Amino acid sequence: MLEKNFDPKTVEPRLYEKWEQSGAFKPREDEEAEPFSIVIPPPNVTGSLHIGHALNNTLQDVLIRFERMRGKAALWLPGTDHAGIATQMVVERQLAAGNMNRRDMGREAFVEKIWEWKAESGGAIVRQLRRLGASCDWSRERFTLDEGLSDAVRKVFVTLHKQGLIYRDKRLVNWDPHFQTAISDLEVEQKEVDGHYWHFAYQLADGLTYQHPVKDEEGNETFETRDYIVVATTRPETMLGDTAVAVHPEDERYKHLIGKDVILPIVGRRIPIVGDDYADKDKGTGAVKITPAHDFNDFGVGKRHNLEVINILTPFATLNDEVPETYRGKDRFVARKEIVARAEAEGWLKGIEKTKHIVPHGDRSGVVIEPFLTDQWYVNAAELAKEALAAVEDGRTVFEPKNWEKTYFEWLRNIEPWCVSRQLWWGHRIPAWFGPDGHIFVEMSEAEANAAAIAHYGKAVELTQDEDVLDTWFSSALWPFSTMGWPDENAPDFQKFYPTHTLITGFDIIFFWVARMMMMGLHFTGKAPFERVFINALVRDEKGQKMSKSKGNVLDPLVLVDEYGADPLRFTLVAMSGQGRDIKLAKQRIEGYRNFSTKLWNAHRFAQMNECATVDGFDPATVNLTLNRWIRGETHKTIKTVTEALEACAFDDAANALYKFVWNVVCDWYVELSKPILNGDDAAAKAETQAMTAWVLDQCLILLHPVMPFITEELWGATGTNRANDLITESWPVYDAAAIDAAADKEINWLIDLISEVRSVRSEMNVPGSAKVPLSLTGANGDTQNWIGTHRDLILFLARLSEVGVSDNAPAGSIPFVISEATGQLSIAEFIDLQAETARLAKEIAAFDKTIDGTRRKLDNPEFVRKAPDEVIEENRERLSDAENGKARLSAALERLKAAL
RNA sequence: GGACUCGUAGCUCAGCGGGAGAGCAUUCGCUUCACACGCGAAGGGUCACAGGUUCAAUCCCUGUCGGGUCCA
Repeated sequence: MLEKNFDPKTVEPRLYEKWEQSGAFKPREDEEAEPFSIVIPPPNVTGSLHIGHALNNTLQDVLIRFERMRGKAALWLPGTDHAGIATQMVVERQLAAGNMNRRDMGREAFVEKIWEWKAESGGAIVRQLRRLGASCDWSRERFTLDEGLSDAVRKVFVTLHKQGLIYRDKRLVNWDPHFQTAISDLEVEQKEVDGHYWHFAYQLADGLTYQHPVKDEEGNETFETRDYIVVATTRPETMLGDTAVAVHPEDERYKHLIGKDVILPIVGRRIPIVGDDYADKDKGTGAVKITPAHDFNDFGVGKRHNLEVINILTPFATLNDEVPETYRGKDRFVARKEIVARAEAEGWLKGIEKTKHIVPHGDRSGVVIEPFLTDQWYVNAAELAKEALAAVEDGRTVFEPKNWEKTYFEWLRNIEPWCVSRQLWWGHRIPAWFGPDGHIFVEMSEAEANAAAIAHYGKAVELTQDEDVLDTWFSSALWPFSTMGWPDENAPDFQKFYPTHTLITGFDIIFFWVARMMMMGLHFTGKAPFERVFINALVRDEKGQKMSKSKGNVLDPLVLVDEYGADPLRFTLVAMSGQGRDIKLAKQRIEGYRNFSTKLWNAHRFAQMNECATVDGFDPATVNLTLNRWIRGETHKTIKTVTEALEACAFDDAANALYKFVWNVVCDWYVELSKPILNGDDAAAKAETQAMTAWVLDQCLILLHPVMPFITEELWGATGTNRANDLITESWPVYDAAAIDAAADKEINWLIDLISEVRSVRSEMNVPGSAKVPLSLTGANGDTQNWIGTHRDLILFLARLSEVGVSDNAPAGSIPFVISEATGQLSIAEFIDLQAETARLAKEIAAFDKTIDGTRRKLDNPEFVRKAPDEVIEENRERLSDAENGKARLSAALERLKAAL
């Protein structure tokens, strides 16, 4: 006998262990089975499971369980990425606690330390995924720094270099002064902050003066003589590296000054005034200082005008030796204050304007990013983007929902070179070696580099390997094929499971990851890495705010699993995963789905108590009872809906259809309607209904399993006798249109309507639940009369009636309600409250009137009758006639009632 | 500034050309033999606003207002 309640805490770990041991997570070996594969978006090895992971991985698990049950060789390949900066950060923090730092320690020892950390505490998230029920094939788990994946990284780097698609370049990069590394554009967060425009006067050289237009108090334009030009800047400290002042070539105020020079304050350098469109006439003073070494726009201006590029910063964002001695070694923000103070003291500070401006910050470090001139490795992303664009344009890969394609296209069409080198120690070391003269050898190994050097120099020379490592995303970009054994193109997994079928991920990494996998996958394998990219929603708190630790509104999925069980959390996430919308997650909602799983549990308890056991060889196609034919059809309708929804990644539709079916169809009606039969004397009917109940509940378990794997597996094991296999490997049912019996549908729907009407009248008339009252139907046709005969027991039981029959006239003291062509007459004389009854009838009649008005207006319109499709017209005619009929009957009753008052 | 997206019952959302829906919340009634994490019943909406297309618009088109996200 089933326990009173399902206990997730004991069941979940037991079943997970059982599944994993049984090999169910591995793709089936059957040669005939169609391969179906997905790869996990590898979580950061330092990460822990947050609610976004819970959603993303639940959806993947739903999909893979579904396809596994459909008989495919289903592979969900898991793993983690090495998360260069994040991991290095974690271990450096540990070192700092012990008063150590990586530089003292040396590269080798430090990397060793990280591996130790990884072995001990890395990959917690992978264990946490198990709590959710994720059915990944752990025997294939991968890590981006694994030997095989590292081999793939080297192969890709070397190949792209030989193809000219990776090159070394000296450009401005986004420099993170905290982590001491370059980062890519994508790792920069542009934040709007409050700041100032400081107006600085730069003295014109050679005693030059000019007339500058100013407005007087009345707003009239007058001129004053100036021997300086005023520039506005948000970053005063960079003035020490200025090599020009730019004005707009069409700016009447300044254009005559183009070609003249100014003397840079403090430094005393003579720098030119140049004319360039970049200067905005309406911003600040219209004149802008140019610091080519420390601003991306200024760098462009410098290129156009051949300006000197003076780097004034160290990698720590302190001032270097290019600046006057007093400022050397000072932090950029300290220098800023001092320079402003000095400008004020010396009288060349001409104003301070408050402004909001965009400042780049490192997404990991949170510090202000410095544009910094360095040598880095770049990928020619524009070239690789071509095929990645084409593959989505021509439908080799489709996005779901489709509108995300726009985001993808937009980024790829405007793509910049991708800076892939990082000045870190944790990651794939760049396979590039420098000869004594700086000649670069990019090879798979040191040995090959040495060989290449001998070929180049004609003798053996000392080579030094590039110190830098690659961007973590560089290795993630290879994930769909590097995890399958590539570069060995004969690797069995690569042969069988690449390309993958569906990628499920968040929109926030379309650029970071999806686009880059597309580029690399197409370039190196010639095939798009996935057929479909499903973009899942973002989980927010119940107020719609992004969850963050600082706001304290984080819902920890593991806490929720402890509290409610994995199944309700999964069901909630799936049911709320509607496309193109954020998920606002409230605990109340999870509670609701916990109640749902309890409902499912209790339905099985009911079945067990009534000896509804799966019958070997039972064929639902052979059932005779209307009730059983009806539920067979309802079950198949649900099979169809759920299957189609899961095929289309409409996960929420699948969940909602299951919820309705289990609760509102099976529990509310089928189980209730079956009770009189299960308790009745008709042995054949009873046996059929027992078998059918077991079959229906089995179908519920099968269909629910991808979403709620634990409780369904537990029930599967607890209720069946000698199940041939675990539910996880049970076959998915196939929809059969022939299983739907229209006549049975009509009959049972009538029955449900009748019972609902009686209940409604009873409730409105305050008939006590314990009172059994007689019902008779007037105006009943042959079908209705038959149905009353057939379902007599059910009607009496569920509507709590003492008697049901047909008659020609309404019995005295009865009150009417409409049920199809017939009128129900409920004899509740002792409970009748004439006022309440008058009100009830008036309300019913008003509802009919509303239908009649609307429908008649349509049918009276000749255009409608002429142009609308026949079935629509017919539908409206029926609706009108039903409403008019119903109204006539209730109106007559109301008249009689009024006469009696 | 550009792109995307959303305004439907108190809340969260589904529906997206032909009768306004669900869950939660609310109200009323129930120790009905699976389940009070339950059962039964009920109330609650000019489907943001203004135009247009159509026989017909919550649904399609245009604009306005308001929210959100991403990219500059």
